[in-house]
Amino acid sequence: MYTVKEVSKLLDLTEHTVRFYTDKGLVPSVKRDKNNNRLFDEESINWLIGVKYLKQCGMSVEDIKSYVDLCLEGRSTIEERYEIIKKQKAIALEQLEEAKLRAKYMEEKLNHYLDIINGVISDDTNPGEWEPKYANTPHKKETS
Amino acid sequence: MYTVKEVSKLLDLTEHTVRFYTDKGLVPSVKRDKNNNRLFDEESINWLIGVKYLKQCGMSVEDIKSYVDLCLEGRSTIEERYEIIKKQKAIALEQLEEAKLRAKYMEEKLNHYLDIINGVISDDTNPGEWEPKYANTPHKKETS
DNA sequence: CTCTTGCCTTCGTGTTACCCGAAGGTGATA
DNA sequence: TATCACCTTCGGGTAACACGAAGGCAAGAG
Repeated sequence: MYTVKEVSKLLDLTEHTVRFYTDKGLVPSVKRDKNNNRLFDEESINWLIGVKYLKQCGMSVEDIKSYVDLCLEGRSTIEERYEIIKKQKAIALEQLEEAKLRAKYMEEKLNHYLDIINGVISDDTNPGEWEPKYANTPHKKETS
Repeated sequence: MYTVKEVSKLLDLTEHTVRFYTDKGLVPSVKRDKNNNRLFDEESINWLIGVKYLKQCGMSVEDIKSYVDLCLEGRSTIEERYEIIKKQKAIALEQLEEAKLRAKYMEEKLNHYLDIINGVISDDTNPGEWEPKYANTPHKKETS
């Protein structure tokens, strides 16, 4: 059994956020001890991991709450849940592509700065600021 | 030369956001036409792309503004800018790893739902909700 | 036994990064 | 000339926390 603090370290969320999520009903299995402290078991942690990922996909707390409620209703809502996860999976894949571009951009920019520092190139390609060329690549929204 | 609307489509930002960024001084090269409309050239778009990526790395608008100001000061601030981008690159790489885990999670969850729908497995592994096991993998903050 | 430490609680306001809609100007087209 | 379609500024609203205050409970120190 884990406390708020332990869980927050485990999942790299702030304690505020963990309390916020539990208060909003996103972690239905969370219990309280005799002093009213939140207590997380493995199941609660699994819920929280799911919540964290759904949130990173850009779902609002409200929508995640609806999804959690669907889960609690059991088997009869499976198709609906399937559609939700299908959509979030598509978003996750878009985010993955965007993350690759972002990492590549930062790397190229860093190399450019290195070249300037090492005097490999002069700075006069810079009317304002040089940028790697990504205008033609897709720029999908990071719905976070 | 592009209008706010065109730029917003090109970079997949809302028009509100594009105006917000320009008003905050994050796109120093943006001009106005005789009717006071914002006008973006290639340089402005490059700035905006950079701003977008830095923001996705979790930088605040305020910090991005500071960085832009450093850029405008020219060569003398190159080491400082180097350190900033180095840090953001590290963050971008963490985000990339996290994005992979997230996509994998969604895929496994979707497959699990498919198994239930197809009757391959019964739903009774589900006291609350089944989750793929990721508790032991690192859970870094998505500073977005 | 009391005191301090440290964790937890609730509550309520503050902050960031927008979102949204109102009110209005401009300029090309019908 | 009227209607679009676009732009502008402005001001208030919102989501998801962040933060701090005020206080409860328990365990160890002296």
